[in-house]
Amino acid sequence: MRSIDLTEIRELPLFTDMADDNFEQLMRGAYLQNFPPQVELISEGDHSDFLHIVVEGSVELFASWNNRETTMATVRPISAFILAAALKDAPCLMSARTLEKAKLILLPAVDVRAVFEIDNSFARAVVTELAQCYRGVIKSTKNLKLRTSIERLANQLIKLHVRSGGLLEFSLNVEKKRLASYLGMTPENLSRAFKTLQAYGVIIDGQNVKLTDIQSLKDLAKPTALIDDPKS
Amino acid sequence: MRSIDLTEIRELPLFTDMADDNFEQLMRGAYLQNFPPQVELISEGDHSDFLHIVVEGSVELFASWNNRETTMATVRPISAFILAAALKDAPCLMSARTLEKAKLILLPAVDVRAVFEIDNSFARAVVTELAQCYRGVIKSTKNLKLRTSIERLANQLIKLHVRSGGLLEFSLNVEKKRLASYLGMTPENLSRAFKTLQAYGVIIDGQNVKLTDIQSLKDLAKPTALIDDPKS
DNA sequence: ACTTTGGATTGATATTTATCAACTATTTTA
DNA sequence: TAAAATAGTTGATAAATATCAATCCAAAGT
Repeated sequence: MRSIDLTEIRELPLFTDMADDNFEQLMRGAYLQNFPPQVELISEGDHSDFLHIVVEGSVELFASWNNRETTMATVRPISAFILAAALKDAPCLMSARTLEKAKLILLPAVDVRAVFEIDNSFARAVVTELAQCYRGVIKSTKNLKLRTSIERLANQLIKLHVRSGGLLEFSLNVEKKRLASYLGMTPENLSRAFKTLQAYGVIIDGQNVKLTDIQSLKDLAKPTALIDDPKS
Repeated sequence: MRSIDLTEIRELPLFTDMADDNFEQLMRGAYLQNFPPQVELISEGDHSDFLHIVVEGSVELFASWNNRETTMATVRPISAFILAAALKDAPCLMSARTLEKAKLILLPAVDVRAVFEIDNSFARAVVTELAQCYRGVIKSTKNLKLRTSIERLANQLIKLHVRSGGLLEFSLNVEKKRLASYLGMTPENLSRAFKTLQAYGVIIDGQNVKLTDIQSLKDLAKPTALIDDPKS
């Protein structure tokens, strides 16, 4: 599907090093699609036929069991998701839904696998991407197992602060109930955790956060690169 | 280091498809080492100089933060660990210690990276391995976030039952305190969880487990391929 | 502008899980 | 083999977290 601005996609780490004609082949079968909010793009257990790339908007990855549901991640532009399942042609372990109006590129998984077989640079880029994802989930497991919910929240705020470029005021950028689920707690618990963090200089107004005493928040949160650094 | 029996290693999925001379090159720099129990092989944060392969015995991967510690996985023969860190030359996110007397092959990470660059089959095998690891951790996160500790224990017992080939009597094969930590609970809590499971036909004697009512245990555990199947 | 809907907060309570301490059983070691 | 160390269990209690219900608030739709 022509008419997509592919330059941004081309510059994704996953695709930068691959041969031009392989990139062409991959994009020939691509769909650009607009979705309204709250559309379930993938259901857990599906064999997804596409590698998904979020171009605009945001997508929630979540998982369910026994009528319980938990947010696993929020995917924002520009990044791919369900790479592992698409490559291995395995059932997706997570569901995906749009959180807001979103624009996605869908790359047929068969094409991705075909190019993966012939393009060695792409294969190596996939390793880098998967290694990053793997390490990300390991960090997240450590976060869950080693920290209380208040500590997780404190570290999440510091992470957002760093991501904002060091601003003392920034937005959560997600609904609180999703943040709660992501952090492994209930909305009620999150609400109380925010109250507890007032004593550490955290001021909440809707999704807006102000940090008035970073040092005391850090003393509580004890962030470490081995859990909280998205790179590394 | 010659004198290692390399046939088993050669048959690891990671190495089966790679060119003979590349495998040779990789093994030329390999060390075969014996370790006593309770030796810390890797400390979290280290830049490991070796890809580790467990040939005999078992190794615990664990992580620490703020004086707390949690078991992340137990590695048994024959499998590799810290592949992601070795490939990316990144700091290890987990520590590793021998649980019992163990025999390991240490492959210099520089060699692994060098062969990764030139051997395309190896690069693709690494993708398969990392995808498997990634999906494993995702399942583990779902397990942690969606289930109570009793449900996790029940599913763990069913997993061991399946792994044993369907036997109704099998061994935990780990100390209970490590199982507890792996499942994200305290030893006291595990002890009580076992007691609770008596009502579901679970009989514990030391590390020996007997299941007398699989059906009721399954009704409680509700195992699903998307969390509990090690393949898939 | 009003109503509806769903998110967020708060209080009361229940459940789950952790902690602490005492004790028992098992292993290890001298 | 005895002593010491460590693992495991049990009971009592505390802390963390979830649930339920009521209410408040804000966004979305009519």
